[in-house]
Amino acid sequence: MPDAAARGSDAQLDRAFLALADPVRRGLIARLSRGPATVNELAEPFAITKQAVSKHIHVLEAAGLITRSRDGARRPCHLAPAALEELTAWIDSYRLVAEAQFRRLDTLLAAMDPEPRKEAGQ
Amino acid sequence: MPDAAARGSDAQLDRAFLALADPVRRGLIARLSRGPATVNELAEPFAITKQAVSKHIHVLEAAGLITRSRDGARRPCHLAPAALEELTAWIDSYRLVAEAQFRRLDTLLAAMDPEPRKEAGQ
DNA sequence: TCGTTTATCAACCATTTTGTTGATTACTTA
DNA sequence: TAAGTAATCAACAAAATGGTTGATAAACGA
Repeated sequence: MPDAAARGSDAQLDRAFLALADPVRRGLIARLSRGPATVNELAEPFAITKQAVSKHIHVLEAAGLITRSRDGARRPCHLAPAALEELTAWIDSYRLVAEAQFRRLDTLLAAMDPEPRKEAGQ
Repeated sequence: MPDAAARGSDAQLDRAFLALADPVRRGLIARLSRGPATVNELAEPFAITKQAVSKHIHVLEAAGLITRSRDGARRPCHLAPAALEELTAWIDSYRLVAEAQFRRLDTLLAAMDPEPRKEAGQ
């Protein structure tokens, strides 16, 4: 039997996917992909308070998607591409298996019956 | 200026990433990557009621990550690899930009100062 | 030191999410 | 038709999420 991580019971994956499930946080990711930025800089485009943005940043940091550094009174945020790569690796590990399944099924059906069967699903 | 989707304000992305931010739903995805299954089959490994699993399946379906079909009284679930591919595409679009930034910065710093600078962040 | 900038902490509220139990619908089979 | 199986609907409770306002801490600059 696969271990907990292989079955998907990883709290860090919970945090990372949850962090991406919000348009504000995805906007922060998009901005940070072009370089580091402070909370005030990140908050500027959004119609919410700086405190709310600060909370979003903590969600991203707890998920490991960003890191903070110190520059005087400023605490710039930096994207952590390695964490993003882990997410695509998780998704792709199942996507590729499923696509291989579909290819095998297509091949089998074509060999058994050249007539396309109608499936009740949409 | 990029449009709403490019900035990440896409409700479908919200649903898809939120759908993956739960260990039960990731377990369902993992199982479905090996082939279709019914609600009862999917519910068996989990210590929650069948109704709760049914709700999780609706979350995955609303996110476009799975589809349903009809087979008599059974309604099997099928993974939708194309939707998973869209998620990896979104993540990679920003990851790759950030990694290119880092490579440019590394090159610049190496050219300016061979001595590695200490950054206050972790 | 004093004022300003940067950012967080704390308390609170509305909404959403996740689970339960019990009833109901849809389909199959005897 | 009647019984059994597959799955959902409905109502409810507990917990988490996302936002606000107001107060506070930490570092800089004159």
